[in-house]
Amino acid sequence: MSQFFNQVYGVVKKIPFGKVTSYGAIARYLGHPQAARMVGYAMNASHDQLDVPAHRVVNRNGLLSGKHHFPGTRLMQQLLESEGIPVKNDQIIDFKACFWDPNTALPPFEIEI
DNA sequence: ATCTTGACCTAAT
DNA sequence: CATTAGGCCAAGA
Repeated sequence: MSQFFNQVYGVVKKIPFGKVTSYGAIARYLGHPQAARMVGYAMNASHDQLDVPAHRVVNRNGLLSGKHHFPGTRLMQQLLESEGIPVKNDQIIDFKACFWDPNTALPPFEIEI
């Protein structure tokens, strides 16, 4: 059942408060370095999964590429700013400072021991 | 059933 | 530098 999606959700759920990561980083962490697009698609389907903080996932430039998929027009930005992440022009200002890379922050991905 | 599109990324030109 | 091309695979038309 789209195990990949669940793995994505699992990683996203582990993003610490006040941190963000990128689609590609997640894809790479899961062993699919070129499936970044699927990560985005997984987010699109993440409306079912309530514990998935999709607002903490942005593209590799720190741009809020998915903000239009949130209800309202400012929600994603507000959520990030409420976590202490300044955003301007749909872009995270100090992106590298807030960036959280699962590849280095988490132990190597294991298929559900 | 096929064709198109999409919250992307990397590498090659 | 900028631009293009390829890859990923799931839904909607």
